[in-house]
Amino acid sequence: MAVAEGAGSQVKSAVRTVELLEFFAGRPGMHSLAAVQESVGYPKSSLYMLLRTLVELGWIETDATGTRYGIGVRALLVGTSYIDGDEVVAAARPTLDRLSDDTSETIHLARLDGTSVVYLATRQSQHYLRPFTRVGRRLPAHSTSLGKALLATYTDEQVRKLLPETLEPLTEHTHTDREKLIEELAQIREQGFAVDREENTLGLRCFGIAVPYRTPARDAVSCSVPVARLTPAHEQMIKDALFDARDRLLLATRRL
Amino acid sequence: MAVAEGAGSQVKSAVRTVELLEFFAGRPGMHSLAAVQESVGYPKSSLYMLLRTLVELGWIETDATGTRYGIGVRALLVGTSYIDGDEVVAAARPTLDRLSDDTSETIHLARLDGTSVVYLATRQSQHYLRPFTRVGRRLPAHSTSLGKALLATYTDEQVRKLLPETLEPLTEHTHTDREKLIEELAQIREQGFAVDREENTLGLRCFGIAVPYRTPARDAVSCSVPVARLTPAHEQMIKDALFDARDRLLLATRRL
DNA sequence: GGGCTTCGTTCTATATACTGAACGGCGTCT
DNA sequence: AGACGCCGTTCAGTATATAGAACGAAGCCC
Repeated sequence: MAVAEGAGSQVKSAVRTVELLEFFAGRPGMHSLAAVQESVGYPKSSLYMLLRTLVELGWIETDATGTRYGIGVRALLVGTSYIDGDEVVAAARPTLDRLSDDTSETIHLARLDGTSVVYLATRQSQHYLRPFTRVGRRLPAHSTSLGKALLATYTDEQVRKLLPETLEPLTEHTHTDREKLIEELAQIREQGFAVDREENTLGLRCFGIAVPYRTPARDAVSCSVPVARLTPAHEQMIKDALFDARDRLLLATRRL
Repeated sequence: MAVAEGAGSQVKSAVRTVELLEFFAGRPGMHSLAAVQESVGYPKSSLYMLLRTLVELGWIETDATGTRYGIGVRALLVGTSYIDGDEVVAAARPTLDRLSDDTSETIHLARLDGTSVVYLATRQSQHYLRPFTRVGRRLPAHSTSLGKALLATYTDEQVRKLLPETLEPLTEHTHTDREKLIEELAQIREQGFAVDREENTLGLRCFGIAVPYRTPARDAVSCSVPVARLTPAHEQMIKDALFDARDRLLLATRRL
């Protein structure tokens, strides 16, 4: 899960601390010491001390017996603060509201982190049929319109370095070949936006556009529509609204 | 900020790691090494290694120069996973939706953590005039209806152990005397719900009720209303809806 | 019911992370 | 321009966290 960078001397306990937190985040629910040990591979005794420390600090919680561990409340505050402190998210707020009003569909603002995109802000569609989303959620870049729009601002060579040759499929429509994806990126650069045709979630088509306030781009906005509700006219309207939103966001972030 | 529990040997780097994360969470924006050092008090060189490690892992980010630090994207995922994995939050979803529909006001589900309450879920009022809220936000227990409803499920003696003698005022209406608060808690036990009369935010009155699926209670729901919109009839309707929501939540969480 | 496995916890030598001082680069003040 | 002060970075001795094994307590099988 976590990419261990091949860098020089790191503080071992710090690495383990965040790896542990990421482990618990990735597997909600309570886990025994042995189960955690199995997954992370640290010696039992070392793990034991670490867990005890984190429990005392409230970052990990135990059940009543004290032998099963899960993520703690303290972790919650830190995560959300990333959003609070981000100038781009703050500057994007009115644009996202506007985009949500214009399209009446679910809107996402996301950031590329490694090979994933992370949702930074969402505007939920008020329709009964709507995609499930949550700020902080991570999705593979190669299967989302957001990710593809962002990858298209990288050179082909950079993309080859970033992504593995074969990509993990999420639905039957996911493109799993990196070179095929790179061909698609060229097309995305031409038309200015990316489309996800049920590559990430069956029944959902997404339109994504990068916000190039820096190069390569870091953030993108998207609009997700259930295919059941999509008409050519609606699609055109969404694309227009996205281009408009992109321009507004560029303006709002030009000083960042 | 972080309450250093007086327990036995802890893993120093782990403690510092989460303390650092909490520092960055508490002060959004970028900070120089010296500024961080000033705040947390660790030796410069120790801090330097820790920061470098966390930057490599993506939990802390640097600006272009590499000398100013801020919270990183990686922290975001872990925080939100606490919500995702929580059975109470999951079970409460339909009840919160219903409460939001019934009252048309802002709804909160929160959990007591030390002397603070932490928002676990919110339903925003669709009115133009609405309180600012965010999941993960922490507020003092003594100044909120949520916190007071929860504290009322503790004994007076437990409350005395938990809270300091004088409480920090947030507005001119905040009760700052612990013994006065304890008197109010007795009244809350009688009537079954708590009220915050602009003690936390000027112009905002909140009604809170504990969900006693365990004793003492851990979670509470509240409804926040701008005083400008509050009439006796509206207030009665809100209280009824809260009692109803409490009963539903008890039912939904009886197996947890 | 006894022995066996499994799991959490404690113990102690050893590897290693921490610290305080020294270094070097940069901006600034006179 | 020169010197000072500030800040990030490196270095080496020492305090300390780590890891493997031993311990103790449940639960399980026969």
